[in-house]
Amino acid sequence: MKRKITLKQIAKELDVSISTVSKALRNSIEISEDTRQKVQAFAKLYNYRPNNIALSLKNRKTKTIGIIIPEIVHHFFSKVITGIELVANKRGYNVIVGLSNESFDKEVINMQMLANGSIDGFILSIAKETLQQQDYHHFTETINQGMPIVMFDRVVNEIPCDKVIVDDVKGAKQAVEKLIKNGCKNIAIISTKDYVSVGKLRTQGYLDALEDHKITPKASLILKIEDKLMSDDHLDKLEKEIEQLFQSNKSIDGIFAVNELYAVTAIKVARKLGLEIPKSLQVISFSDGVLSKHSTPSLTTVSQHGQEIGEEAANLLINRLESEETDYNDETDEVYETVVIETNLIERESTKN
Amino acid sequence: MKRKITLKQIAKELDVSISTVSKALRNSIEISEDTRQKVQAFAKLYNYRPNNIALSLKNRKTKTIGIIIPEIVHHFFSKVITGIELVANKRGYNVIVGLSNESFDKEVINMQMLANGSIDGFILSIAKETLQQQDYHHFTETINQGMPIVMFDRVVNEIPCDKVIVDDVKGAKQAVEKLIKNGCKNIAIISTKDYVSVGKLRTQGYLDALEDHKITPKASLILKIEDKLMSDDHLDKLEKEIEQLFQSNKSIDGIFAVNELYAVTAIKVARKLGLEIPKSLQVISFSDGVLSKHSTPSLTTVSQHGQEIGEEAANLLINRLESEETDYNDETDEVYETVVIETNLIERESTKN
DNA sequence: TTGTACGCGTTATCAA
DNA sequence: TTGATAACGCGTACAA
Repeated sequence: MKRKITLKQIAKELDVSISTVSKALRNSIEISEDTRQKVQAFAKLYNYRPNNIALSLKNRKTKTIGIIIPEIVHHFFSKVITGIELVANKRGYNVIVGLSNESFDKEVINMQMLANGSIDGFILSIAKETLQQQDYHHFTETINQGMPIVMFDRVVNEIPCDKVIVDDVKGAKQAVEKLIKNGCKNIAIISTKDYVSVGKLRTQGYLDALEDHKITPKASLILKIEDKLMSDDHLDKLEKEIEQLFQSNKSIDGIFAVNELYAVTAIKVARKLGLEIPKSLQVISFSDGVLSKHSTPSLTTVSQHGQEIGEEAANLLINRLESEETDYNDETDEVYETVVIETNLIERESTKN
Repeated sequence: MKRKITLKQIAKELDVSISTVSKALRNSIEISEDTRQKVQAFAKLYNYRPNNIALSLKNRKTKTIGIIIPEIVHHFFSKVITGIELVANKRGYNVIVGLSNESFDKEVINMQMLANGSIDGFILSIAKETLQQQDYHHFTETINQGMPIVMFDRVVNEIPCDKVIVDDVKGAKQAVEKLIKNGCKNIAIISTKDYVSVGKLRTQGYLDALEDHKITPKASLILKIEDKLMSDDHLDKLEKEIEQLFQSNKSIDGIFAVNELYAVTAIKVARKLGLEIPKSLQVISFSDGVLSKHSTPSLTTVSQHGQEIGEEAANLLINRLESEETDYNDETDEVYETVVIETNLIERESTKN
């Protein structure tokens, strides 16, 4: 078991200086053709590769992006990671992942671990608990230390950083309009509590659509779920709440759900109650996942384009990292971008065509 | 925008030496109470944190684990990551993720990038293309360089490393036995081509179960899918192949699928053909995903325990990393472990109780 | 054409 | 009690 070989060892072996080896390997014209060949052959033989850590220390950059997300077992987030990884690798960066598990503390700890030199910048989506507590000091701190952040999906406006979001309001509005156009008269929304920014925005879109069509929203048609991490217990509760919604609003003929799980659960409950889909109940959900596509009936969805979001976020971050290199003017008011990814409606079986 | 503060800067500011600062911060008794306090106060004020990269360089270990998986948009793999991350963090490690996208080249490149000092060891599941080509030199090379690997799920025996697998043969056998016990007379299997190790093993389990019950396997009941990455095209093809299976074997009353997608697709096709589930067709699938749980009917599955696999893999790797520290006896024949995670059958609606 | 010296941020050892 | 120095691995400006 031989350890990885270093410049020093090559130098010793070939009885030249370290810098000669270094230069030879980088094809410097300072070095004679002869020694260059000798060194390169030897290096190839021993499969020499420069040590990343040493380079990071020297260059004061790691070429690594830190990702902090609430959970990874979630199609949206894993698609985002796919997107990030794709452009990161293409542009010579690695990706290191931390999971907050929706917890404020874990988010803070994870960020601290990574911020101490392990990475050049963050791409993150905020934990629910953090959104609830509205304590964002860890974001401002890392930004103040010169480490850029790009937020996606769950963002807060007061933090000065680049952001990538989908137009939740618009996407929701379009979905609800589709339901209205399809003849739904009593459209319910299954959303999350308002502290989850996307839940709030999608609810807003729902209300906007109703208003545009002169439909008075009814409080009883608006269900806001306390969206903890999904346990089986919680799932039971979800079903009960949805059943309650149907029971007390017998005339519901349209459901707009802010995520896939709510939608399939609603369909399950609706069927149990004897509703046919899409004949007597039409359903649209925000989503990017597999459930929509493969469950029966398949779900009409507002696509969130997770991978695209990831790609965009990675490009924003890397652009900023690489512009910093040349731009030493720290005192300019930095201008941050918010990129809005367009959603679009993917029609499947849960709505009438 | 202040950069992260370093020992050197603190030293200069307080007009002491770097080593004094270092010691003071680590509460060395060598340093007077007085200066210790002074230094610590200053450090806290400026939120000093030791630079990870410098520590990595010095300690010759990074306290990070490299994960290489074929894709992340896949519940099994993301559960595994969750498990790895869980114990890694608990034991003071970070996790860096590379995606092979089922490609041999990307697998090799990703491993090279990370093996150059960025990580202490790998946890990985082999890309399909690699399995097909049977070219494993990149694994042996990294192992020879003293970097331990733990493989999970898709493993190859010839590589000397720790492994975590589920007992695919046994899990499959149990599933098929359940179908037999439930009265199925004509059980088909939907599997992958044999170069995917798990596909092969699960097919073996299927055959074992039949044999144990004196049922002669029929070639026409064994469908082996060319399992490329899932595109929409591919999905169409999958449906056609499955439809073909049903058409040429009208008496099929049981399906064992090696993954969730095959199972739900089979159900979809079966329904189109007028079969009722579970009355005239019972289905069991290997899986750890959401489709099983939330589709209608929900699927009876052989649970793979992805998170547990991840936890086990992380523990194996970290144990090895930390035993290496004390154990300088490189010449002992190293003994590698293969941990088998027990599967279990989760009964849902796609089988008779 | 080659080698020396320095610095990236830390810690450990040894000297003062 | 404090400080100087070396080392981790690399690249580069400068000296030989």
